[in-house]
Amino acid sequence: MADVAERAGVSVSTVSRTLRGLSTVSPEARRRVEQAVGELSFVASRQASSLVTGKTGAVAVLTPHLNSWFVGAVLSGVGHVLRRSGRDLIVYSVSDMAERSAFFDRLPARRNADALLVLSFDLAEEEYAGLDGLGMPVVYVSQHAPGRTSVYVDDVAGARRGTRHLLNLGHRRIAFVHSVDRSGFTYSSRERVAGYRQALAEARLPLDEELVVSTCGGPDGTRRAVGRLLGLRQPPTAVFAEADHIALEVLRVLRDSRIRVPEQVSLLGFDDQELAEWLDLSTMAQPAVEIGRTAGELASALIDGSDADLGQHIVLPTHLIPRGSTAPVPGSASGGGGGSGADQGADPDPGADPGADPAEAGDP
Amino acid sequence: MADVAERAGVSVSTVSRTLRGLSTVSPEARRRVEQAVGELSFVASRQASSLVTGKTGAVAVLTPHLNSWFVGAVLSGVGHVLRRSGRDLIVYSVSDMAERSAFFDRLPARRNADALLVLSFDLAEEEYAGLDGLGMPVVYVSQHAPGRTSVYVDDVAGARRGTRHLLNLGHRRIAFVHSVDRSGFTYSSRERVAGYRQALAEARLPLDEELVVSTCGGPDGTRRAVGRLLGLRQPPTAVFAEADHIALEVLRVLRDSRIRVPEQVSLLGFDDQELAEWLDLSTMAQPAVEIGRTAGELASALIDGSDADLGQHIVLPTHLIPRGSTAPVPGSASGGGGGSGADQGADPDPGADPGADPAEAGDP
DNA sequence: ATGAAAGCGCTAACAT
DNA sequence: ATGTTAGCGCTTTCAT
Repeated sequence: MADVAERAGVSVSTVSRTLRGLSTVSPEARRRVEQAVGELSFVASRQASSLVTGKTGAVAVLTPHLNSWFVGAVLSGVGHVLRRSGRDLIVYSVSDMAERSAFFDRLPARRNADALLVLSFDLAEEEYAGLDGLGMPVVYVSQHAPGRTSVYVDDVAGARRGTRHLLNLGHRRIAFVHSVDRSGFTYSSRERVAGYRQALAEARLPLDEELVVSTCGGPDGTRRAVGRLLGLRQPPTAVFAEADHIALEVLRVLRDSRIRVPEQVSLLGFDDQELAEWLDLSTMAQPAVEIGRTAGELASALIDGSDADLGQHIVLPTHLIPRGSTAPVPGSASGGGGGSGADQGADPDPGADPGADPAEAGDP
Repeated sequence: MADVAERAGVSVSTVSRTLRGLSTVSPEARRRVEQAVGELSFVASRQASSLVTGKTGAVAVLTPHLNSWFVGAVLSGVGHVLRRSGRDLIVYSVSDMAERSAFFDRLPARRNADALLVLSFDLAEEEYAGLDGLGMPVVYVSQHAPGRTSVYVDDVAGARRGTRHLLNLGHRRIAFVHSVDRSGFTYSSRERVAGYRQALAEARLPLDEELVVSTCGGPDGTRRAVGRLLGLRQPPTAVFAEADHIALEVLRVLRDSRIRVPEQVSLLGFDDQELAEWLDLSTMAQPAVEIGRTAGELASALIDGSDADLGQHIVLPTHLIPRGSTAPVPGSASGGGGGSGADQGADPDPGADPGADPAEAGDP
């Protein structure tokens, strides 16, 4: 920077002011500084300015892993926002318990970022406490953090909406398959089951506990879960899976059992990852990229000390994407044994108003 | 840091030395410093030390996007390695051209990393030049960068191995479905087709150009591609897809056409993402996490100025994962019309030696 | 509007 | 083995 100053024939202060766009620089000085900067292709060192301003120009994200559709999408959103505000994205992924406690012991983000985004973490009380004392804005993403800034989707409403979609197609025996938690995603699971129950209650349908089954994830677990459903005296005509990847497993088991989807059983997922489109799976879409974007914007606002209040919760909506895996219940008025098996089950409902739900049906 | 020094009753130098693990600290002093650090939960500021050491303690990754299986897996590997060496992971994802040129314009600004990993990028000559002049080690991941440090898998060998797997199962009409590029992944595509051709040539099988089809990705594109194959006077008995997600699309089309996999047509993918296991898809596994790990280690070595030579190319192997989607050709000696349709096509070949390939067959 | 000087928190000589 | 001191490259008073 001294070089630039010398070349431009001004002081470093003036160079600094010019570079930061302060107005108190004469046009002439500014011109000369800019020229010198260009000639030397000079760029100010972030570390040096952080040292005095206390801002690092980076936002950190803490995530339990990096290789899931959801995390990737959220990071996309975050990254996009940060790039626009000129901040760097630094990622801490802690997969096992050792790495996790190492992170919370040292909280390395402390001095190296201006804000922290915590992604899908089931935190212990003391971990919350550690983050509270971090001295920088923390935004909790895809999780409810009581009294702390959070961004997440309305899982209850989403599951309710999805269940209503199936109800509107005439289904009365609707199963729900959820996964037992392994890695902190448990919260959504609970919420989604709750939404499912609410929808049934609203439809004045008795809740049959046998229709709610859990899988531990692997193909075998799901095979057992679905087996349990198919073994019921009154098996379900529709299955609502907690997540798309579980829906996929359910789909495989159904196919192996020679049960056609959606002709015999409708299948609904939750997430809308690429998978769902590839499989023509109806699903409740979760706006993962937008979650990331929102969280990133919130973090930026908090860093800039704007009026964004800490502790606010931003709840994003899900929306139904009807595809070919859901269709009217077999033997219903509208749909018989459809043609090639694809592109059935259109659902015209915009899904805005939870109360006034128009009748839904397969395409005529 | 001064606080820590005072509390421990030593000088800042001693604290600094302790924190950096230098040996010239007495056990007693070290103990007191560590206690003080713990009590104050002190973390050294990276910016301050960078300012004097010139090392930022971070590695940057440049990626075209964040939401693919492959990128997630690679980042996992990179992250894991970096964590162990105490470095931060900075992610720059540049999805569109505007962001891309912005990144390369401001390159010098990226003085806040000690090394750069470039992931799956098809770079222009001037972009290479920019990176060359960056003044920090650059590792190219999942791409061949002539004369520059690169880490990638042997796509040719992988595709050859996969094709041989199908040949060994008795298939003679083997189709290859590749995707037309949209986002820089074109290189692998070309290599994989080449491997496929080599294997056919080695088996002294004539190459039927009609068996090599391309899809632009969407379900429709794939439908057309597969339709073309099925319409041949002599349709293929096996399909090798360039990637798992394409294999999935092919699978859907085949199912829609009431063609059973693997009984009527064998299907082989490439990647081994989660999808493949879920679908019981045979595939050529690409060690994505290990690619990341290797690249991360290489970057670390380069930063530490070790003897790792710049410009070296590390080529990682792929390996065959036979699952239920590949089986002996219909009407062959060994396999008739297997049971439930799952878990067929075991392939005992370790796949080490390209020359001496033992006969392969479905399970007896 | 501009410059001089005093740090920001750390590390790297150089003492001791 | 430990303390002292002089910067690293910038921003920020405080003068002018």
